[in-house]
Amino acid sequence: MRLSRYFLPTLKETPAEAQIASHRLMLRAGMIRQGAAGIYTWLPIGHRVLQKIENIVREEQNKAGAIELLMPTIQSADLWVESGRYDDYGKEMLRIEDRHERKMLFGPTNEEMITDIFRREVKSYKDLPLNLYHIQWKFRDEIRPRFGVMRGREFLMKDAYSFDLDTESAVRSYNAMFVAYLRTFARLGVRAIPMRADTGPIGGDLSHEFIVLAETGESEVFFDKGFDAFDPLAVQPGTDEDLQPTVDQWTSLYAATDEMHNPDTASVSENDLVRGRGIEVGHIFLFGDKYSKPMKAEVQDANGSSVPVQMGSYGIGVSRLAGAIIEASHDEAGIIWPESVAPFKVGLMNLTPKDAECTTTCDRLYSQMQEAGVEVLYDDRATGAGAKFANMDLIGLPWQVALGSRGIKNGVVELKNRATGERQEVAIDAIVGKFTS
RNA sequence: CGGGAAGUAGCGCAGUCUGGUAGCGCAUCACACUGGGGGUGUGGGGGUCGCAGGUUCAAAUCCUGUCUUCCCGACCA
Repeated sequence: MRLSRYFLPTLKETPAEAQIASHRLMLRAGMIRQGAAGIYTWLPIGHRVLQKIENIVREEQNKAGAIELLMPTIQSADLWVESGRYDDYGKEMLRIEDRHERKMLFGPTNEEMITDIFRREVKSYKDLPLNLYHIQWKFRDEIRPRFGVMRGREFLMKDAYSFDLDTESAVRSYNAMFVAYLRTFARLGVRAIPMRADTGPIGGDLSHEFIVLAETGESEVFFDKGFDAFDPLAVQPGTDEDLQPTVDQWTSLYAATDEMHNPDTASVSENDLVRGRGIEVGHIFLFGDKYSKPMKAEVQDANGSSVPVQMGSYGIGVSRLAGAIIEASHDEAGIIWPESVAPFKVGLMNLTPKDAECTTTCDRLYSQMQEAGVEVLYDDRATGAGAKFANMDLIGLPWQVALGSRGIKNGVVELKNRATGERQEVAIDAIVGKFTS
């Protein structure tokens, strides 16, 4: 993409409403603009990041055996009356009426709707286990939206729902998601620790929050430093194999959020206890028949008798992750994107656009990168070099390639790693190969 | 929902106390210079001061109401 033809409105100064790093940087880097409190437009570069996160989430869900569908944002109130949550949910639910004065709502979550879909179509235990998910916008009318996309009212969420015949099978479904989450967050370039969580209004027995560690996190967390030795990328996905040992390993060490932490009963020595701050980016629940029973989501078992299915739900805050990743990875100059979610892999800068040879060479490198399938943002604007460097640091692409008259003379470009700040000179003819091998 | 702060040009702000023709920086436009870390100069454009009432000869400024946004707390798959 040529920057001169792109839509990347960056800001030198921080808008007054933004207080925390990720919010400031997302506004300054031209990723988002606010529509109303907690409601945002995703500008092109932000949208690219969102899609990258979404795709990684999707790949790992698919690998874990979950099946994607897409439910609507607007739901009828009827199902919620049936589950009893229409009254329970309170003002956080955005309630609306259609032209026939039918009660509708903008979905804050989808347990009711997925349960309804399930009960209509699935009648036999032979169709289980089943895990259905979608990635869809939610709306929760938070009392106090804040921190940009980290606590928005409208937000993008992946929510999966598992259906099993019995508890034993449901635990396997839970474990598959547990492992998928470990892998997902690792691939997104963040460190997430599963912590036993309060099941809250969802109810049920088993629940874990996945917390990304970041100094600016919303909640205080406590965990065993033994987690340092764990490698989530070594965890293999799968639905058939027994994932219990992996889950056991990851749940064997102490980890708790503020509200669950009790220093007196914590199963960790003071020496091994790490205190930090974190951002909740995922939450998984096993809640049994909480919805299937009142909503009569039943299947016939091998004996021919109807039993309510055992359910679980599994959420990942996709849009929140965009903010969480920045909180965990930035410096004074701007964002530092992990390569897996960066809007572009390479930022190519023509430092001396008036120099015909330099411009010809930059154009050629740009074409070559495009042909090689390298995602490149080419700063071909007629601005000064300083502005280009500052802008590139701000938007945080993993690799910067700078070429000016000086480089032309010596036959080299400057390659900079945004994360480490490390710079090296690379022969002009060799630079494209650096990104394709 | 309790407490606090703020709405003046796209962004950051001054002006409000003490009423009298709406300002600065950045951005933007034109031209020239410059070209390896947000460069320099000259000249432009852009605001019914959140909105609605009121007081006054006169309101960004004083009064009343209202909307919006942000912060702290409570809340929070």
